[in-house]
Amino acid sequence: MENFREIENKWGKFWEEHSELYQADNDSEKNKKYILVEFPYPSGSGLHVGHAFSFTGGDVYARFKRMQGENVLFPMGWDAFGLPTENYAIKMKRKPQEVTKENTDMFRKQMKDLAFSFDWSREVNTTDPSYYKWTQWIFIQLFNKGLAYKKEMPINWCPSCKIGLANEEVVDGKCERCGSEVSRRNISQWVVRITEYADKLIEGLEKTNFIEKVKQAQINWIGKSEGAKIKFKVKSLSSSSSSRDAMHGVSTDYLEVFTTRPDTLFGATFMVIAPEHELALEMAKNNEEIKKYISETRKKSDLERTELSKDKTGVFSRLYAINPANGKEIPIWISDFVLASYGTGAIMSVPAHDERDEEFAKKFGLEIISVYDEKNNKVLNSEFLNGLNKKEAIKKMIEWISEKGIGEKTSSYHLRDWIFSRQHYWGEPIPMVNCPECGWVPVSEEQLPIVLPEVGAYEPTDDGKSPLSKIESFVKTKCPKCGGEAERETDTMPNWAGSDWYFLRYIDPHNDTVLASQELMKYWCPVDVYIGGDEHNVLHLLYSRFIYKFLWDLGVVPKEQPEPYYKRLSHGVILGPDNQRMSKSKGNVIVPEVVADKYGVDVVRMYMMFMGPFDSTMAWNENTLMGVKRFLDRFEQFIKLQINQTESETAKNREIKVILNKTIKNITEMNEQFKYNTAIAQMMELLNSLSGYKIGVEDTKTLVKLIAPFAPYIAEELWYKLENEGSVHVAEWPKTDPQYLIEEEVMIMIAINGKTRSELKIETDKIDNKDLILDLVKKDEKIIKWIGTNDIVKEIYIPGKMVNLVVKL
RNA sequence: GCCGCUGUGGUGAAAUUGGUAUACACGCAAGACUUAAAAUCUUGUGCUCUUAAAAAGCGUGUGGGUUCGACCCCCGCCAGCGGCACCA
Repeated sequence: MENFREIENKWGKFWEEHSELYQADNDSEKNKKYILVEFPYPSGSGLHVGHAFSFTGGDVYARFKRMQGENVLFPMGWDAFGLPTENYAIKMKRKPQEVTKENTDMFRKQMKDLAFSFDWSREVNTTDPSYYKWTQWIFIQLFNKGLAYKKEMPINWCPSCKIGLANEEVVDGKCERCGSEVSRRNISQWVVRITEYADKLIEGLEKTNFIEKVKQAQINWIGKSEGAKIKFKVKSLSSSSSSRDAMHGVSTDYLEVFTTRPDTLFGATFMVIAPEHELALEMAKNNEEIKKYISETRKKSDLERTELSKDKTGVFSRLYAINPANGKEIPIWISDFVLASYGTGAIMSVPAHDERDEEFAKKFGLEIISVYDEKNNKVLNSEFLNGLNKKEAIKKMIEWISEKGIGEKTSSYHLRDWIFSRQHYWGEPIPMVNCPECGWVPVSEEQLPIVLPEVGAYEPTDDGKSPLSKIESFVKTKCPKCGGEAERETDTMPNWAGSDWYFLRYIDPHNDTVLASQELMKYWCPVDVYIGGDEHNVLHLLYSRFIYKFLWDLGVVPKEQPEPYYKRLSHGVILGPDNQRMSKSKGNVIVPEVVADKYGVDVVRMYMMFMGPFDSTMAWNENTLMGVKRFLDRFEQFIKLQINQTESETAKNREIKVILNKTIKNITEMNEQFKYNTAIAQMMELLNSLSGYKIGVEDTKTLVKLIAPFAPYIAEELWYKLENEGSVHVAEWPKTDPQYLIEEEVMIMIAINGKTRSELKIETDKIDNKDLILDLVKKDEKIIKWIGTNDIVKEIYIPGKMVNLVVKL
């Protein structure tokens, strides 16, 4: 009986007409619950299984919470700026605006078909000028607080296509389009000082309820390490080299390093600087070998460069530094394992106590001096540090360098400032104006939004600039400060910019005067549960927390809530039937729409929730899906048999009542913890126990309610047959009857030396009587046989659970 | 390389978080219904030994440890997966 299409059409229409069912109330006496799922990038290929899985997980929870009587905010929107749409637009010669409209329309329809109970009155779209007005406004606040600045930063550059490439477009160091070698090229970019918030972002985690692995991922990404900055004097430089170093703000007379081990300074026998370091570039001017090495480096990614297993490469810079501890002259080398983007772009090398330094020293024949007696953890060969342990030595050395004025205690972070510029069309224009008189000036807030103009061609220009730079009417403007002739910034923002704060806009999506009203944010913040993928646990989540914390410092968001998300849940990946990641090239892509057409939406939803734990990786398996279909068919048939049955065979059947009440209790707890797979297993067991009985109207309604969050169409249809009005999705969640949660008897396992050998059934009120139970155990025939003539050495009783007899054999 | 995760039957998985290992489901086998097939229903199903049953032994990637008792905690190893800043 393939009647699911009919039911889906009927109730889909009904929910559309009764949109108030799923609307969040801004003014309610109920408890609020803000449930957020990551909004999708609306790609042209439509909603994929990963979306369907994630959103179903959120939807089940939202439906469950509504039935529990909470005021649920469960919104949806579109993270619609981005490279794929831009590339598609270039290829098809179409407007990204139009493509986006088509894609979001398709996604919305697919989501409605899958019965996601989103509050569509709050839909947002990051490409909507009334939305990105506030994304631009946030940027201006960052600039005004000194947290956005211009800096030369490398991009991937294809010399043949003459355009900048995203990392994803670089495959094996080659341009994805034409196959030529990609190199690095420095261009001036907007950078946001997220490092300023590094400590706050670590500390703030304490106020959240993220799962441990997410907290750990964030802490590791920020990567705080304590140590010291030390200056080394550079010897025998030509006169021209005392120029200021633009990258590091220090004179090249000195080389500054960060080290976590200042205690090993006496063992520093050479230094290594990054090939991008100012000093390296300076020396390359008159040296072909160095020049060649630097250009080789440009072809490598950071990942390749820092790989420990690879052979170290390097070139001598022809310069020496003075080790401030002992006055020794030590050579300065250039090597790509040192990154310009981390620390100061220079390190002191202590080959005796660092693996990478040791490898490098051995390869290039550099001196190795041991400064630790490893056995006794005592310093050697280090004058005033000799005999100290590591902790004492670090402290003493920091004191010494501070006194001498050559260094200080400091922290270093793995986290780098955030490159905020993209030389692309399809993004938020950065609302800045470059004035020859005043420098960089933000657009005045009344002029926001700076609307993305429509252009003829979306390709980046061949000098690496955004296509916006070709539109004279956009570029030419007046300086907001002095009114003189000036030029607009033509770079756009990264995707993260729009997705940083979208959860705030859902709260007050149509507000024209502020990004969201304080009052409403006070009510709805923080997000109670944020569901998304593992892949966003670091970048998106960190950027978003950073922007929220920045807005908090500005007083834009409520003082009471220093963190945006209370709980973060990351769902697993769904692999193809071949256990491989789904991809078009592998031909293993499952399209939820197609499966739903075949088996019905309820089956697909329930199967996805049943296939495994919500947070683990699982492979799609259509055989197992059939099991869910069978269950739903049996469930439907069972309920239909109950309709119009006024009497109940089970009203006085305690065993059945206990099973029913335990199931309600378990499912309620499991839903709360997103353990949907076991919640569904509970439903299956319940149906197995009840089949064949007439259970009466009230218990029948309970069953329909329990299944409603998972199978909303079938549940609504059955509810209508039972009630003739209303919607099961706002019906009250079943409650348990305490008298049926008490077991009258329990089974106690009996083990000998930890191995189960027998069992004992006993009334619940006797479980605390240890003597009685041990007595009964010793009368058990199997146990008598097992013990034989051996001695019982120890008797352990875990009340209500088990007895373990330790027997000397 | 760095960081993180995972490893349980033929398969997806469960285990009240240190107390009956394999719930629920798939698959498979046998049977019922049917002219037949599909669907549906019933029964069985970790492995070894056994005609069968009973009994016993083995069993949560691997080697050790802690414990009366370990899938769970600790140490080492092996295998697989994910992220690594311009895909989002």
